[in-house]
Amino acid sequence: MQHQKLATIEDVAAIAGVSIATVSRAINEPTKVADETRRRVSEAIARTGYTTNAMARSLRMRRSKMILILAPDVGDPNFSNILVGLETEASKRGYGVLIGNTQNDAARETDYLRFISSNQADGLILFTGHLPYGFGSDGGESRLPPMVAVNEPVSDSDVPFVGVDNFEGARIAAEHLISQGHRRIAFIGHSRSRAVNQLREQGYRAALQGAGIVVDPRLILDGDGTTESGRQATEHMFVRDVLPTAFFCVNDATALGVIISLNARRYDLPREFSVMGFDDISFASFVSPSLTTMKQPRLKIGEEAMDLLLARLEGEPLRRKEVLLRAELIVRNSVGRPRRD
Amino acid sequence: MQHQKLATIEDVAAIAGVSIATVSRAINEPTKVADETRRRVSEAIARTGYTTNAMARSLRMRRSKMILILAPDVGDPNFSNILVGLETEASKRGYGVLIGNTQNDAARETDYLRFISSNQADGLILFTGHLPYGFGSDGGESRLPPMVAVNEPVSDSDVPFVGVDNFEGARIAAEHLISQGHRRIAFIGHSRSRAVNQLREQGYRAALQGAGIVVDPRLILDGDGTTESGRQATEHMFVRDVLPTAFFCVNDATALGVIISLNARRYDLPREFSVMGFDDISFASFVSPSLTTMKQPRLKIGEEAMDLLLARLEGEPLRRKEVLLRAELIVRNSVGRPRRD
DNA sequence: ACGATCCATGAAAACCTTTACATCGGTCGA
DNA sequence: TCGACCGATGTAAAGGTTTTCATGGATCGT
Repeated sequence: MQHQKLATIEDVAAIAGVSIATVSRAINEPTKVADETRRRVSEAIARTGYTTNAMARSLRMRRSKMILILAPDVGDPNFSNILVGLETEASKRGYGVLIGNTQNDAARETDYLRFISSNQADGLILFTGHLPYGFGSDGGESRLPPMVAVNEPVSDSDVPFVGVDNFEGARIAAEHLISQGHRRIAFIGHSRSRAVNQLREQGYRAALQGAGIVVDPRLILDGDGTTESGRQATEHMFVRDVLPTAFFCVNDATALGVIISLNARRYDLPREFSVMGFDDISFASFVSPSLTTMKQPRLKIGEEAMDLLLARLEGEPLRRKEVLLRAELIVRNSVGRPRRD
Repeated sequence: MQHQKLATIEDVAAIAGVSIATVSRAINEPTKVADETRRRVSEAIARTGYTTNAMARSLRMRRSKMILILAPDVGDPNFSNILVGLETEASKRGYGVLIGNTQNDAARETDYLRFISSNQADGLILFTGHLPYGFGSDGGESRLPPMVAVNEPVSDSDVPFVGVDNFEGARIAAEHLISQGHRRIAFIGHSRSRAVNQLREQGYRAALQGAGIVVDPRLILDGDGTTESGRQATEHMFVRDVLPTAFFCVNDATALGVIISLNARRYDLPREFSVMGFDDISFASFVSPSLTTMKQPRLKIGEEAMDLLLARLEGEPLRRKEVLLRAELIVRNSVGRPRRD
């Protein structure tokens, strides 16, 4: 009962009174077939409800028109919005999108490559920040398909990356704080290892320097980008009693930690302290006070990444190795003018 | 340069010194081939790095081992968590997962069916709440593949549904409020058309009835489940000056509206009013006060739905037409004991 | 010792396209 | 008028599997 046998190209050919080759051409290269013939074929297709069998086509053409998306956590809120962009662009160009949730598990990552090596996918979008395990190193033979990284660049490789311009975004954010009158601005989220954190810190420094403010190293605090790290950094600050008027956080999760900490200490935000985030994740508008932050153009990132990948797949030479999109300042209620003291 | 020609089953056969039929059997039905032969084949496979070409296999087998997921909005936070479950279970059973973002656009929906009619997907998961446009009604011939609905049942159809037990969950939620001492409990989100709202309202009514509380119709307010509707209902309540001690909201989005409205009126929550949500969407823990709510077992819903679908695909008769999973009470800070007045 | 049975394997068909090459009638140019 | 070319179409191969059916040798029971 599964499928009542579907119409094939032969059925269409028989009805239209032509050969299967002509049917194929009528579909794929309409100019190469006479008007009258094309008409008859169209009619036959309509009558049979024919759809070309994608498997047969892929087998013959050696391309599946499918893109595999490898992500460590599909549940990540950051993921879904980029996914919409990826999917939209792919669909627009006749490609399908396959999801691979790796959970940072090497075995699962390797497993997903079966889609590549079995010709089920033509290209790869990487959210993982590294080349898939089990390729290159492992088999050795199986070559990697065209790839584009998103969310996190792939270190030590020439995989093109599409993402937000962290340096510029951070600079804009910090400039916004400065424009509100802040001069003692903390940076929460210093990191030796995370490239994203470093870029954002550089943007912060550039903004301060541009305004003639000298950076106070006691206002630069470590953080790994988690909510907990934001909380800890804030507590640390109060213990040392070197206080800023504004907190520039490496991301929204960190900012949340800062806000929680400040709220717990019964400070009135943003009157007593300003907090600025980065990312504009979904809860940013729900915290109290709602978070002023830099919005990542996630939809656009997805579209751009897919566009880049498909262009490569269709033979265009690689345009750019890195596409950086501008983050947008979203003004909400967590930033105000510093009070005079 | 695309793919340096991959090893085929023939290459393996040649190296192992057997026919391709034997190689195929060695892979798919190992018991049917002699130990020694199997060993030789395995070795040849290892040496060539052979992977079976999924396209050829699908073509021959007439099944792709792919599941298409049709969702109106892939960016919806509700979506991604269910997706993880779907994906996990599918992957465990050797299936792949294809994403179709329809944006409630009939044309896109129809478009995605090409994956079905071209044999690129064997089954369908529906987030949309209705049968895909352009099938059944339209072509007439093309039959629908096995399907399972999730998130929203498909009305007027026999598509099996996997979801949360709304009635039972709402009853538990309302009972929690009652156990805290509330007796004047409002229900925000009455709806003539939405099945989910109705079930939750019934659960609410059942709990009140069970506790011998008579439902005050003035405390039942309309709402379509949006944040704005929650805000409006609350304002409406204050205008009419018939006040509850607790608000039971049809979902978290509505609860957020209620909280915003109460916060704006400078009430101290949960001392003066309690608010209960339903769903446990991601921001629920970030609002202030953090929201006490019923958690949908989203991961489990995804797994269960995929399991049901794959079972059908593999020929098992349909087990159940509806699978309802229990929601879990998550106690946070938006519910307290009513103050005495 | 011989027919029946069984097990391991091989040959070939089928799955449905796309496309290189061949064919055929007609048109154009000289 | 004839050869060259052209445009429309058909023939057949190729793409890589799975699976039915056939084959041949070994084993078993009597």
